[in-house]
Amino acid sequence: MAWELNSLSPVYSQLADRIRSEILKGAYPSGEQLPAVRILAVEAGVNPNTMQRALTQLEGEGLLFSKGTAGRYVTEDGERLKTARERMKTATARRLAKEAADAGITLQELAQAMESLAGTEKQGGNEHE
Amino acid sequence: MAWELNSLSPVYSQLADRIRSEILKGAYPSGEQLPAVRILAVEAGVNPNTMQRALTQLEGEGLLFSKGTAGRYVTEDGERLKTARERMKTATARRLAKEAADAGITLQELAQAMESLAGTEKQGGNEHE
Amino acid sequence: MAWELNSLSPVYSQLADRIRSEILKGAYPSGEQLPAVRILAVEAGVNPNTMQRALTQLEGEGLLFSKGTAGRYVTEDGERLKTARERMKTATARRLAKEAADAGITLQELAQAMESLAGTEKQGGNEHE
Amino acid sequence: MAWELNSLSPVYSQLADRIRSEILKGAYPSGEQLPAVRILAVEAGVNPNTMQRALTQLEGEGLLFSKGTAGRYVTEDGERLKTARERMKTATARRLAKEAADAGITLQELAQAMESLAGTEKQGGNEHE
DNA sequence: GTGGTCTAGACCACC
DNA sequence: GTGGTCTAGACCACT
Repeated sequence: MAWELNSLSPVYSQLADRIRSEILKGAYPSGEQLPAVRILAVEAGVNPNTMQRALTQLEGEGLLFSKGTAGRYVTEDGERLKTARERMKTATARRLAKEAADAGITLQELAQAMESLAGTEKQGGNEHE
Repeated sequence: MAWELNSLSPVYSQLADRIRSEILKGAYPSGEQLPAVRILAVEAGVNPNTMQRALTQLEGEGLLFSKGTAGRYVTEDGERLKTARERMKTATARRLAKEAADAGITLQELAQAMESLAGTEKQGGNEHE
Repeated sequence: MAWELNSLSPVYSQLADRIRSEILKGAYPSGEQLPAVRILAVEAGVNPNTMQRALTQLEGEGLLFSKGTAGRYVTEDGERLKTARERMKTATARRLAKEAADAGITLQELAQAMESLAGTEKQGGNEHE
Repeated sequence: MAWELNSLSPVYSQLADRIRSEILKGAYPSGEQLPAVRILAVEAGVNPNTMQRALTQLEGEGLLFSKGTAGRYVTEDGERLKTARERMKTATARRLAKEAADAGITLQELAQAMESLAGTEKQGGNEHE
């Protein structure tokens, strides 16, 4: 519920982005089996076909592989995961840099914000990695 | 077009955020009259009441004021605009810093991204306008 | 437009109260002719019959008298006006005293408020008397 | 019953005034849960949205707070209640002082009225409760 | 069943 | 035509 019409990219692509991000954050550890398509579909509130397409894309990227009827698994190819992580990181970095520039935020101000954030975080939950 | 369910905050609030941002970016210069509520509403694809609520909030923040039946105007209080701008900048900086931290992006990587962006921008288009 | 359902007393009575108050405040000086019933009725947004009843009541109180078809006039009996004014004053005083008591306002506080009000009023318009 | 068009201020504002007054009079003790919006709305004979707006305003004033879906409660901040009470008292005092001035009532006459009222009240009912 | 949000449509007062 | 208010009715999330 909330996928309809983000309007910038097709829903299946948004789903793929989201799941890719979760995989790379380690939500589904390497070698782990993913929930069934139908489960993921109802969780996301989309049509199973749409979810299927998202997963197919991630398979194409080599992040997932399918064991026939035995379910879908996260790749065990550490190298692949690593490069995917890096690619996502640089993409995110580019986006953030752009947003900062748009808002007239300098690197110094960002540095300050990250520092003060680090102070707040002290021992807060670090849910990824 | 594109408001439906970003799901994190109510629509009127998202509208307020967007318009606030536009005002602070100077899209509606100080003292300028805003389009009528209903116009803004159809542009945003929402009910006039919802847009009204967003504008009312901005009025409460002192960014807009209503000349009774003669339209709504951007405040001429330069000081107010300035502090609002600063507040928005720090809020955005905080958000970006958090996103960066979540994605495991270091300040160095951000710096790099901003630099390469600056290079690209030389004669690039300014798509927020 | 605002008479409907004040719910405590009938509309004609509210009208009479209002007009009586205006007369005693001098809005219609002694001997002056009142606007026609129909005019007053449309001004007040009520049925002419209702307005008629209100005026009849004021006639009964001796504040107005009717010159047949030649219109309605404020009484010229100064004594009558004076006593009516006094009666209204004491009634209002009673009501205010009650409101003050209900709100837990002491006489001292009222005195203070009246003083500060007097300070504000300096040379403001004194529309009655 | 009896809200329609007192004509001076919007209904939601009149509602807020009335409920604020009741809260400050102790009709809803500190920490007490208020009746549901819809209940209050039907009691007042207005649309739930209008009542909602009135309550939202009181929330903004800090007199009420909402426990999400678990109902609305009177603030437990005694200090806040106290200052709100004082503010209302002075506002009422100002209004009464103005009414008295408009009617040409002197402080002495008010004092007299309050005394005679006190005499009457000895064993009179306390109708606000 | 509660608070909150949103829509659709209406009416008013002001120029 | 503009801002402002109000109604009627719906939907959602939370519990």
